Amino acid sequence: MTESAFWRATCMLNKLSSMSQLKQLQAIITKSGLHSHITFTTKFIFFSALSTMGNLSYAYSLFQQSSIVMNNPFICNTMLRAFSKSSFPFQALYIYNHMKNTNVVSDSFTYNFVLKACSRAYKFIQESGSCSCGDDELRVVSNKGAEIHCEVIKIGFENDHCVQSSLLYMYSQFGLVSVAHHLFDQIKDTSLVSWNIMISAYDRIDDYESADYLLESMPCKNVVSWNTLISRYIRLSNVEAARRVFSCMPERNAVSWNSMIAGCVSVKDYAGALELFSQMQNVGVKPTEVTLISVLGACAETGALDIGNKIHESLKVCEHKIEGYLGNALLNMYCKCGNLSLAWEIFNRMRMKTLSCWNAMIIGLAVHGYCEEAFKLFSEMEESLGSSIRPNQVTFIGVLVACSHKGLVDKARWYFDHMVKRYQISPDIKHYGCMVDLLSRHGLLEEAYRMIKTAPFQNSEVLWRTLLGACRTQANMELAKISFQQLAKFEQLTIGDYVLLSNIYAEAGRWDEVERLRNEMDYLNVPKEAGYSQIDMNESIKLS
DNA sequence: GTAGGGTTAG
Repeated sequence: MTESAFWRATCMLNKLSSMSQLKQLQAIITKSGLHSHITFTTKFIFFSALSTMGNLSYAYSLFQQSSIVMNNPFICNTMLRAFSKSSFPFQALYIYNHMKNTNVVSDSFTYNFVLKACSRAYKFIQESGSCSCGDDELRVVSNKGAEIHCEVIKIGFENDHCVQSSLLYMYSQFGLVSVAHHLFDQIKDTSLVSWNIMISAYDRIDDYESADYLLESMPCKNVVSWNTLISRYIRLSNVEAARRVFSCMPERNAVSWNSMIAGCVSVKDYAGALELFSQMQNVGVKPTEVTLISVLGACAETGALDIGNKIHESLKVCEHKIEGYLGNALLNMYCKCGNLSLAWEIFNRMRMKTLSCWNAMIIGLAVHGYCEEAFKLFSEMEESLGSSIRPNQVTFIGVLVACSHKGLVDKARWYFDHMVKRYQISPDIKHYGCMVDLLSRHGLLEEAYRMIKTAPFQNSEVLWRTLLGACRTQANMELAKISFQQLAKFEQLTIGDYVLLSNIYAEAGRWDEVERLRNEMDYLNVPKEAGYSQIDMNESIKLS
């Protein structure tokens, strides 16, 4: 090891600006025998884990290379920090356990990151929902959080401002807002951050009175306080009120824009979202990952492949990492816009895949008729159970849609059964929808009928409507009549329902019934739905 | 010899 080689490498290290450079530098220092120098490893891991050009799974593989690396407190904190804000917060908890088990020294940073990981893990379990094991998982995470809180007090970090904020945030994510408030009251000199956390905590449990009280009492407001207010209105689908706050607030940052864009997407105002996106760039606010995720969502829903492609290109140019939410948004956009080969490319390049990635790809393949590929991917997913990925209700929609596409009745029955027996997932209306559609289109009207009758839902009109549609193609007047009567029990019958039944009668030559239905329609004044379509023109969406 | 943190948006 020569000193000049060391300095040359250090100099290159400070100018590091892409993963390819990082790998080149790695090769150089390996040759010169400097590879065991912890300074280099630290920088490599830091860059890979946290840079926008990084690669988290690569960072993790570097982390695992030796016990010297794994027992370095700064490196552990770096991995903890990266996982805590990734789509894999559970990995952060593993790192924390590893630190405890091997006596790696923890500091206030460690607690800050691991508390954040608990908050995120809790949120992820909540959002994945609907599985019966979810409650146990939530309990495990909240116990872990409380345990770490005890540790914080024991070691004496409870007066650290950032740790305090992370604790407030964690308890408010757990839904324990009163616990958070109790801690807040005990803080001697509260920071603006802690006020903002409490306000959004009350907002999230819809206690606007308490939120507004805090908002009024706080010593001064900042852009985050205003953003919290924007997101309240967005959550209430009141985009106009959000817009008013947005235009009056003294200062706007990327989050303010992101909230407005996401708000438009959530009320399906995709053109509005794209308009805000271009305004944001015009006033010189740099889009963040979150901006792109929302905009890609708008592209996916409207088929604006051009804009989606442009975003992908710009990410490639600045070598931005494609993983997590962003990777999934791109994947989803390509699937929805029908470019399956680019979707595959994104999917295969993502080293650490979330459940949403698998689901988006399986559904993408299924709806575009690549059914064998969808089944194959599902099997791969089941075989990768060691990676803690397990199919959920959305995954089964994918395989059922694939069965439906190819008319594979037996296979669909098998998946339906498999979902309940192996994964304890109770089928929802969409799974029944797939089954009823498939069965009835294959002439198994009686079986479809029995299925709807035993379905545990109140709102099964969409199922009856599917059956009614199939009764027309199968010319089954008896079941058509039953379906129509069932439909009439729900809200107002649509024009489509009348047309279907009337066509069934017409085809059977029952003109008297056709006449009766027409009169009934006029008498009840059944609303007609205007048809519309969307086209992508000069990067904006037109309705026609 | 030396890095790094909490809130709002998905």
